[in-house]
Amino acid sequence: MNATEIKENLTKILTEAGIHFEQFSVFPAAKKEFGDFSTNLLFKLKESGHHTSIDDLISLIKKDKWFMENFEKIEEKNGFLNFFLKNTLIYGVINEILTRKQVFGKSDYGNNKKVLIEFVSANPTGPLTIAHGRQAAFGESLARILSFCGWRVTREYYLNDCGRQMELLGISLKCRYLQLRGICAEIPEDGYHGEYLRDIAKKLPDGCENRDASFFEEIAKQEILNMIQQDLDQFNVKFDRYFSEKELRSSGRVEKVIQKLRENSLVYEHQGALWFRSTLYGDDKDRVLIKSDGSYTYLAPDIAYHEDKITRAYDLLINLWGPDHAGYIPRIKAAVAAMGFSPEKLQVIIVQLTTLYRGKEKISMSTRKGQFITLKQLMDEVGPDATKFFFLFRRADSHLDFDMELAKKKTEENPVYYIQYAYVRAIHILAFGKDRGFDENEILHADFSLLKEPQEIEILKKIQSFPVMVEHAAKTLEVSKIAHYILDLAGVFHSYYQKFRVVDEDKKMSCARLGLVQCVYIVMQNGLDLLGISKPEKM
RNA sequence: GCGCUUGUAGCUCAACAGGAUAGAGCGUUAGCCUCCGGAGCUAAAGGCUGUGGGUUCGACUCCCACCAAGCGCGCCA
Repeated sequence: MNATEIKENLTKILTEAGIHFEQFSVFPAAKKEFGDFSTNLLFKLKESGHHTSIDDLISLIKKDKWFMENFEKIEEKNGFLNFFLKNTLIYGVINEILTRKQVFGKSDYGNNKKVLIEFVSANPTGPLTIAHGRQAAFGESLARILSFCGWRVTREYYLNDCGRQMELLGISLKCRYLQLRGICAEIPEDGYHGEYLRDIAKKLPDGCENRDASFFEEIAKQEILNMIQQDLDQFNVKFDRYFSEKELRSSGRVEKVIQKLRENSLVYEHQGALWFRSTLYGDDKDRVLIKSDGSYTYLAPDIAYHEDKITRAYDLLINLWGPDHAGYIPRIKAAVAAMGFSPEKLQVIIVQLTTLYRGKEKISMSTRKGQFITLKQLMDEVGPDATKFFFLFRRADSHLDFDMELAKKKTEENPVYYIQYAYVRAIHILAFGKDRGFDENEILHADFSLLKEPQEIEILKKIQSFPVMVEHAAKTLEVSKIAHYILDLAGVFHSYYQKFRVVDEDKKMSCARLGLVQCVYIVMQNGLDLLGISKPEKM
């Protein structure tokens, strides 16, 4: 039973009464006294000029078989229609969860459509930063959620493995190498000054002094890419593909795409450069594709990359970008539109920055001097799961304050431990029950209608709403909803545990309660999986 | 100067397409351990949702103006 079902049936009744009306919503009730679901139908009907009396409508509903079968009570209050589910229906969810287990909540909402999520895409010029980490956590979780909801998901990393930054990287590594051998060499000011290049230089054999910068560039790229992949691995973030800009360029795709734009009169020459008429598609100004020195801007291969994505026939493209790229959205949307792809099918999610704190103290980061806390350092200190959780608890478009002291605390202040404790607690109760001779079959066939305590009903309603919540997270592309849900569930469960004993002398009641605990266990498991957070067996 | 994002309890955050008395956790205060793990629970205090207008049955949510913070505004990537 969910809101959509109720809406469908209401619409049906209205249609039968000769009223074609769908501009209303059905939503979970705000409070217990309002029942389980509410609708604003009465307001909306009035608003749009339908003169149906409340009494008429209610009597229509009360004549309907479906509503009579499913609801205890349907009443009007403050202009809302409130629906009270029959309790027997609430218990049905237990059997559903116990049989569906890890696929409980799974849906075909995505209709098997293809979606590509491009994220992290950090230049292979240094270790991943915490900004990349937040993107990685978000992208991984979003991929899991969409896939759970019936999308076919590809995770892709766009690798900027050529261009000026890579050249500088090569030069910087060569300097480090020469320095190690006592040769005076100074890294350019806009080069890379981080310690990691010194470490890479140490691994190189003697006799490379006269190799050119491109030799060092290749070494640096490979080493750093390895480092990045190790970090992602430790963070439990997987990519299906690393899309190399270098290969894209050498394949001639960039030229082709520019040719295509040229054929459609979407480019023009001005002051020796080639411009893309992005203003035709809503951008503030036209953008340069080929500079007057003949080289490409960043945009040119990026358009080719997006054209490649489009030809791979995705129904939806999702890009996760940092806030510094927000201004870039109109031009890439323009490019996508110019390729004949509907720009709404490209969704760019801006993942805001994270500020690190130790308690009250803000940790200052300076990328220029190579002094910043890397994702790896953060993971090593706080742990990958806690790190992920803190990243995912906040909405992507909000700035995040990350308190490392708090994240490390193994106390009630830390939501990660609060959740993990609830999970482990469920495991313990189930193990205890098994120990006392309750087996799975017995639990599955327990009389769940014994669960009448308000706290039990509350847990039931909470776990029942899991599928709707997941679908909503998928629709809005908001991962944080899952994190909040799990925290809520942990809360009602802790509270229940404190007040009631699950396993005791009353066999029937123990069975029913063990079933409930197992449901909580399964739902938490599914939720944690969607976040990409590992599940502890003990703490 | 222009554009984008954000502004909700002391702190960190929720509030589903505009719904009913704006909710959680932490912190504070007062309580709870012979018992399935107290890394937990119960309760109290805490709010003019940045400010001022507007739209309507109803606004944290939509519109306008202003204030504050962050980020953008290259033939950089």
